[in-house]
Amino acid sequence: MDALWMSPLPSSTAGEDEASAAAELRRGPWTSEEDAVLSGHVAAHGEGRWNELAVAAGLRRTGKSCRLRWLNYLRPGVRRGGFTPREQLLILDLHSRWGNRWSKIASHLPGRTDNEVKNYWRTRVQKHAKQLGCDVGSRRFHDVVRNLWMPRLVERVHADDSAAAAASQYYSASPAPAACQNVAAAPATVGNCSARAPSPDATSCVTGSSSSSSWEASPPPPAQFQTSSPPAVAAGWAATTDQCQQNGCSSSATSGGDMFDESWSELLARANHDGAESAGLPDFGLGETGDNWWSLDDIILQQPLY
DNA sequence: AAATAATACAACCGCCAGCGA
DNA sequence: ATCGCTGGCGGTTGTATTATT
Repeated sequence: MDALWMSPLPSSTAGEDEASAAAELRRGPWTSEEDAVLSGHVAAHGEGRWNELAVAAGLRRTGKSCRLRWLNYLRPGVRRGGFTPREQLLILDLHSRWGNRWSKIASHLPGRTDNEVKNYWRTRVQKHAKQLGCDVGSRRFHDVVRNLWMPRLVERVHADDSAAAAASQYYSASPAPAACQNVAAAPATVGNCSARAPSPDATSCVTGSSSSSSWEASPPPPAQFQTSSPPAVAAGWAATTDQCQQNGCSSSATSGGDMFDESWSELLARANHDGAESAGLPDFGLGETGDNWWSLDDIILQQPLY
């Protein structure tokens, strides 16, 4: 697989030490052996000084590459797999506030990296914009997100909370499914996997050898994403669910990680047929970009997020 | 079953800011 | 003051995987 990418570049002739050293740098996917070396070295000596670390560990990688590999993949607690509806909601909301500040957004998603958030935005969100034939920064897309996508996510989160409540009662009397047992030690405040009913997300809650250390190191999620919704929030979600149904959203949750397996054109057609104005859908038109077009504050909570 | 397209994700690159010599 | 090093960040690319024809 890595024959092309991983093989060292052709070595230089004698007397070209610097060029030779540079030529021996490896690029491309990391091997499990390299991962083990890097993890072991970080465990023994700590993070930082990545250039020195790369040399000391005997890795033919740049310090930058080592740092990236550690932060995005090897670091204990890094979570992989599809984003939960909660996380998707949070990304949409925070992006509306901060734009492409991926690192800042990721800091509010425990275990997620800026790279993952960025990839999510580019693959999922921009895909939907493309389906709509508009730009992610356009007013049209912002309106769709605000009036269709986010309410649907809220609906899904609400459903998951209900399922979690039922599951927690069930699992209190029976062993947790294997997929979630490895995160049993994670604080219950993180609502993505713990105490949830089995779901596709459950299999990808936490990877890596350690599942607890960075949960503790990560910043806590916003209060409304920690445990079951407080009554006021739940009421807001219920109201939003009604709005969502008016908009024509299906009440059935999609099976995958993405909320919109259904085509945008169908959703829009249904929403507009049902009465776009009454449902809060504006007359769509391509508009200019702007900041903070939508927000969970407006759509759900009527109170500050943070 | 094979070919092709679409998607997801890992990794690299360039730029910039902070910091110490 | 400035120079070099380091780390952080956002953008982009390349590849593996999955879905579709």
